[in-house]
Amino acid sequence: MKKYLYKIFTDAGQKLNYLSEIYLSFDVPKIESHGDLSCNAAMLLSKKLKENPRKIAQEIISNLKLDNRIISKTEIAGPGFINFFFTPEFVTKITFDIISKCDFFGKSSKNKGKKANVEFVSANPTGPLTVGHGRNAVVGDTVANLLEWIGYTVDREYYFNNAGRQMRVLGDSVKLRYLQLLGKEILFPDDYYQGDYIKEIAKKIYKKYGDNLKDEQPEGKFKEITEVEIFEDIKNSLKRLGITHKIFYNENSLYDDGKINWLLDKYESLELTYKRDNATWLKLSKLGIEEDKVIVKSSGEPTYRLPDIGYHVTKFERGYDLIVDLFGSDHNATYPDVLAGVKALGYDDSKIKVLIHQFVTVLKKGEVVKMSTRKANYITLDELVEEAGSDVVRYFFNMRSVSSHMNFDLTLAKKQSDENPVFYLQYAHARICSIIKTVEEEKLKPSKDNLELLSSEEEQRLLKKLHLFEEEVLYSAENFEPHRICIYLEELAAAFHKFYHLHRILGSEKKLAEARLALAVATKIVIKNGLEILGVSAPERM
RNA sequence: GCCCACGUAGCUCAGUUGGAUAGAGCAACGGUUUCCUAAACCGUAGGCCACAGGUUCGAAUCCUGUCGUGGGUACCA
Repeated sequence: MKKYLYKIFTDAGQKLNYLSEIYLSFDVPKIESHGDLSCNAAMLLSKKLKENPRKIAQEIISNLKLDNRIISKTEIAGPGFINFFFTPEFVTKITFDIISKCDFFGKSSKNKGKKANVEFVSANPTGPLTVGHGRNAVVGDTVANLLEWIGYTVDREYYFNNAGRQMRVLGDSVKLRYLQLLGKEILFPDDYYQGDYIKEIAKKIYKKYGDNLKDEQPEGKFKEITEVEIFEDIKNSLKRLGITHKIFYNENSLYDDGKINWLLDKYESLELTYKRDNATWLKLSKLGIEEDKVIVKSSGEPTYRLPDIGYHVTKFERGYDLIVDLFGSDHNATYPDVLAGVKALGYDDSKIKVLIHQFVTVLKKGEVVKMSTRKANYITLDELVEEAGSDVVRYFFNMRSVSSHMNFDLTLAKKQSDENPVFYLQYAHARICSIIKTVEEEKLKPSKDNLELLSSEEEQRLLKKLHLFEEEVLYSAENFEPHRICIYLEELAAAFHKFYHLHRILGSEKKLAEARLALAVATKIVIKNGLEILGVSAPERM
């Protein structure tokens, strides 16, 4: 529908030059009586042309060559909106389009041939994934899905670091638990990893090695085994949500292949570094950042900034057209340094899209659960998935905009009731499947021949909603906003239920029944496709 | 102190480059089933869009300030 109007306006633009001076857009009005699509061009132009917007609107309309088989009515309304009403016959053709595209309806080849990298989760293997990681994981995977739907080839990537102090403490935590198992009286420091999983790993090691490792350094076998164990857990947790990363990128490899030294040399030759207090500083103040920052500590060890920059350089070198990073808000101070550092090397930082999601507050029985990995006072992602199910977890994390703080009410998520919107969608899908089955027993087949019979209010509304899916996917993907798909689907399901409630398929005259059946099939396709983007299942019965 | 995000119905949240009368779900109250799934549908009620200024034809949306919430502000990541 929009496409048609764009074309008509472009044609009219040959006579009305001023149309090319504004950003032409068509919106679905909030109020149905305002038409199917509305254009505010006249109001945008009134300032430039110093003319009454309603007068301009009149001039625009009289220059549009509208096909009355497609547009039934135009009007000038309010301060100068131009409203367009489409003919019911044109609207019913939507069904045909959806059924013929089927699983592909909503997909576009707009970015065909382009490569995208979506980096998400990226938690270091120091413990099980928590609820907070869950939001990151689900949103990241869904953003990747969306990009695939608009044509990108997407690599899902996980960046981690298994060196450094954090991991040493981890290895040592396991060793202490191990020594405790051997019967030694050892004080376990407060700032060590307190979680039960540490004890579990220690137990496993004890089972396998007995007391043979009592003199082993914590950085050796203990760290090694612990890392493997925890990473297996993390991968399994993600798998339960249907998430698989293609690439696991280890920070260490940046040292091994000389990237870090290369970077340092590069910055030095660009005269962007200096020494102070025995540390190496990067002149970020020359790159649009407020203060300079340390990139190599006085101990000789780089800070996280240097490998982070090096890592992003590899993403450019690996030929990605779009680079998406998804972080929790606790990282919001770090990425500007990285972007500036990358840009200084001559890379196009506009290819990098940094998404910051806000924190998740977990409520249990109405009370806030405070979280700390170190203290092991947290709810794991596994617990969440186990209690609520993968579909609910994915839907909950997807249904809020990334920038909003969200409450995850565990007590509510566990309730498999109508307080859970995901069931509303799944129910609509199951209902349609059931209808199709029942109706087919009556020897009715969905037919595209008499679609013009779908002329009732509810049918027309449903059709228009279905039509918007393609646009909605494109918009969600380009703006990295998975939650829009949830909102869309809920509205679609509501439109379907209303249709279902008032109009029968079985018992209607054959031609009408077959047209309605086609409409139901089209709805089923769109719900299924939408849920697929979200990574939520579309059950055939409930 | 400074930086980032947020503040919309009782609760959880939408609100598309600034658009017409601010929306949904849940909770509350009332109604609908001899009929393809009632996990549904219909109706009622619920608002100073945190507050105060500014920008303009027009602001929940943009700018400034105040208050509140979360996060950050290391030679931790």
